[in-house]
Amino acid sequence: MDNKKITIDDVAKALNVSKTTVSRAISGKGRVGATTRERILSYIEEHNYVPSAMAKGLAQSTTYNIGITMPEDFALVDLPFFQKCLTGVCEKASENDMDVLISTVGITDVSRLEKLVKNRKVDGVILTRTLTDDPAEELLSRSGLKFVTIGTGKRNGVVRVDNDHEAACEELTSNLIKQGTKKFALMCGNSLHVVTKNRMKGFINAVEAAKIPNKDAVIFEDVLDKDMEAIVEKIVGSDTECILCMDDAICIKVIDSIKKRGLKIPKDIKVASFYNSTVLERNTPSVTSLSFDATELGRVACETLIKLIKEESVPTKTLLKYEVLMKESTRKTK
Amino acid sequence: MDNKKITIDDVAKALNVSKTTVSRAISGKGRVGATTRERILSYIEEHNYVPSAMAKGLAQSTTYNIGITMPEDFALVDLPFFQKCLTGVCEKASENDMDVLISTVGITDVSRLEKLVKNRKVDGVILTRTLTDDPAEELLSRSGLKFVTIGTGKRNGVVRVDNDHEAACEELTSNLIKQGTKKFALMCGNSLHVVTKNRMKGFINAVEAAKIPNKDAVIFEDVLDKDMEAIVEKIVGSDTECILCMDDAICIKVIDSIKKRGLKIPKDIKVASFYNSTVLERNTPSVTSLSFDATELGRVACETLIKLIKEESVPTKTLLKYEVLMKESTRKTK
DNA sequence: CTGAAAGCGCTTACAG
DNA sequence: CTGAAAGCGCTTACAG
Repeated sequence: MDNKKITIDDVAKALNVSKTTVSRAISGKGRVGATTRERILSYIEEHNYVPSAMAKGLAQSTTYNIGITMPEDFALVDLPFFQKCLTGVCEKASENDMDVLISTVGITDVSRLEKLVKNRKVDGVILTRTLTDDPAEELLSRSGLKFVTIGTGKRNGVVRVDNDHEAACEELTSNLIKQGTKKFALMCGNSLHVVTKNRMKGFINAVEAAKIPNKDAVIFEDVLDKDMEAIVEKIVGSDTECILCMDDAICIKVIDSIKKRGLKIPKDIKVASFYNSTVLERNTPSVTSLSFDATELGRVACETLIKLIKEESVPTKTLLKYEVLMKESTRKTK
Repeated sequence: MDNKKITIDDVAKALNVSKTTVSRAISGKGRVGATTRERILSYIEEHNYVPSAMAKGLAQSTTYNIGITMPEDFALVDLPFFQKCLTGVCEKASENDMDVLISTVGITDVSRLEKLVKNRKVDGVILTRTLTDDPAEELLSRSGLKFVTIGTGKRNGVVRVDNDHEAACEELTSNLIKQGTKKFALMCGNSLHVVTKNRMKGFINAVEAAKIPNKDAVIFEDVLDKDMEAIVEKIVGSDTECILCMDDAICIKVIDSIKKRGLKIPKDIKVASFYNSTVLERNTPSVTSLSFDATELGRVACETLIKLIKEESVPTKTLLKYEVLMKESTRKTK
């Protein structure tokens, strides 16, 4: 079937034309006689010729590859976030005849990514997670390579695509306030992640807009698994009406801890999450949360990167839609 | 920092040697005077020269890339299986100075993979899922490209790496039998997946070894979500002592369904899963299951592929270890 | 130990 | 509309 690899030279000779002409017929650049083109195209079709991506790349100094980083520590939760992103990215890449190449990055170790960049194996990269001071972002900025970041960071001049966490958190919180809830406890995630700050901001916006006294909200930063029990203990002993969890991983633990105490949600205390997941979906009671589309995030990031590579203009920041899902876990109980 | 790209020619000229010598100093192939080598290496270090992967690839007709397929339908469950595999693969690839390139594949649509192969963008590929009649496997076999398959299939001459599902299922089932359980209901997954057959085989081995009458085991094939309730209804109405679920997705639904009926696990009925997951881990009661290491699977698959690429000999089939985790959900109740 | 030269498989001014 | 030739940045016989 795939006997030997056939090259542009083979088809040129077989057809008694020059490689130049073959190349032009394929790429569509430059004029080629209609009949000549036909002959070439059909020969190619028939003999199943596909140009070598490497040779083409070398000649054009392009790789037709984009890189995507995979955080080494992703597995903190089974958030299928990265995988969905990846799916979206692959989809768009493939539509544009590009391939996607994975590079792992640690919190501080970006050596693999660095090599990829210097290797010139990619035309651009997508960063799937942003830290407050992100070494990967720093590396890419310096390198001059095109890149887009998923998530929000503080570095200037970086093209970003993100869920609108801030607006989403604000809306969810406002909904709860309108419903009569006033005393919140906010369980925050890793403060190294920029998203944590955005969520916090959204929450604070809502609280301030509603003129809720400061002392009514209690905020726990960098909540760790090992402190979970103590924190929940403290909360349920106070007059807190609703626990807001920054993500599904935290939320699951909070729920477990509450159940363990024999308390009922939402009767004894309400719970909501600033991030959705299937684990949350199958919980009883169903839990109020924010829902984002990670696949779409991947798609948009990839589209943006490709435009960037083609030197087309792109918005510096693209914020995506979200949904607020009000469920059982925050139902009014009286 | 990264001003302009420097090439092998630049360093050759700067050092007044030939490109040949530079190339040899870098690759270590061919003799080079010790002092010359030193000069070259230190110049390179200092000027931060990294050879172009494409040019190198073209010259050697190698890509230093391996491809890995990502099933488009992975999201059936949030099994982090693929992601863990990917992590293992990236780890080993990186140790060998190779990069990994993703290609999505559908159940029947392998056009993307096909393009990758004909493009010559990869030196080999890892298939992360095998169907009974796998078009991807078929495509790769024909292409002559090196590849290794994760999972078990029926096609001959394919190099495979897999969890030892059969042995694992047999051991788990035997354990339960020894414990006195005799009447099982087996909830099977998609019969297009080869793993389903292997699990079935393991189960049957155990049952036959124990000489349990055939009629004592009831097997439900291709269990679908929509039939779940009816099936569980039927089972709990019978004298079944234990429900064996082929994977965690099925198991979760079975557990939900049992709970919904107000029945207690393991008092009223026992439950076990032939596949582990974090979702199962956080269940109360803890559930008996098989535990496999997907990251290791990725690592071994990648190592095997790289050996294959280097024309080293590899075993046709590598089976990995597993653990049987006996938990609450199958505890003897009397 | 070291180099000149051809080659990997394409693209793209330049010329006609 | 079409070609000869140089070039992309490496490697590798071949010769010395």
